[in-house]
Amino acid sequence: MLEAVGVKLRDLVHPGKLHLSELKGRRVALDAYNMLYQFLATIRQADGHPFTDAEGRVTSHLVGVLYRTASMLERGVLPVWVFDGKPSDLKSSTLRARAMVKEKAQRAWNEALAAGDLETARKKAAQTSRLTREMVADAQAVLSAMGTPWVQAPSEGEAQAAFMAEKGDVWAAASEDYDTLLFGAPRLLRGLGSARSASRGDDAEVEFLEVGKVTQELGISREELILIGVLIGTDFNEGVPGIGPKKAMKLVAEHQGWEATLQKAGVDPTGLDPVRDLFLHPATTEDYHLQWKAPDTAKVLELLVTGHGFGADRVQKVLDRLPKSAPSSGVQTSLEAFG
DNA sequence: GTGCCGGC
DNA sequence: GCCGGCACG
Repeated sequence: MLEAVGVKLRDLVHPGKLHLSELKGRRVALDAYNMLYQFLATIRQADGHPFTDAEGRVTSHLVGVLYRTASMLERGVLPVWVFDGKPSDLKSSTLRARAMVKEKAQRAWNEALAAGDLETARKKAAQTSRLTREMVADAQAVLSAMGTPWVQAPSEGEAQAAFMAEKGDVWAAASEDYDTLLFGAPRLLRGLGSARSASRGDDAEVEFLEVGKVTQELGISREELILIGVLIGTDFNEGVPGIGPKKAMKLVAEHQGWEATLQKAGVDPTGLDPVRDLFLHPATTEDYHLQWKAPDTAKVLELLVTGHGFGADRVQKVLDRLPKSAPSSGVQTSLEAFG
């Protein structure tokens, strides 16, 4: 995707592939903000403007939520969307940097529009995506109406998704960010979105990473994987100038431990202890109930059609595709039977 | 993101 | 049938 955020582990890991059909009957925790930002970046008009309703409120993310949730349920996959809570203080400089990138992209978007360069306009517009509280609340309301559970993470959604996967409440976490592995997710799915062929009925493939295999292949522990992340840089620390994935791996492979490795890399280790602690012991909650219910058709139509001007027959068609066997809450012959 | 239409 | 490209909100 365009916005490469999180730790850059791509050059070190060798992801496997998984057919979507292999996810059938399995619960998957979706990094909601990660998905919503992807929708906002992708679901735009030619000039870069996102979809909006008659009141000018952005709806692109709702299009994504509707179709993504429906297509997963239709395939027998049980999605649970995990939303970010309050970001860690350690993330503030990353967030500031992202805000600046957005402002710069906004200016470039305006310039490209003025110049009539639609291709650049759309590209730059994709980088300006913002999520408001109202947009998040809208997405959550649609999910609830669809009978699909969502979880409010205390802080990082990825950390919460990783926790749920570790506990076995879900089979895997889905995010484009490798940070999810540092947070201890045993299984990570990437590229859930880039499966265009999926919509043509194919059994598309997604990237599949197991933290156990990653560490085994690299011959390191999970803490050493975190150390690699810290050396390269994560959303929670800057990283060491001049050290990329290769050099970080080389340093860590000497197995000298956290302090000695960081010292050798020329940084003060003590300042980075909070980053390690964040990855090893992130804020999580057990306050969630995973239950997949039959969609409340009238509610979905009210939210999207009445509330946001979606085409009624379009939404109805999506609803018609959803598994109908899903009963109301508490009944055991539910979609629970799939998972 | 995904459906759908119309061209081959 | 398959595939590119537009439409959707």
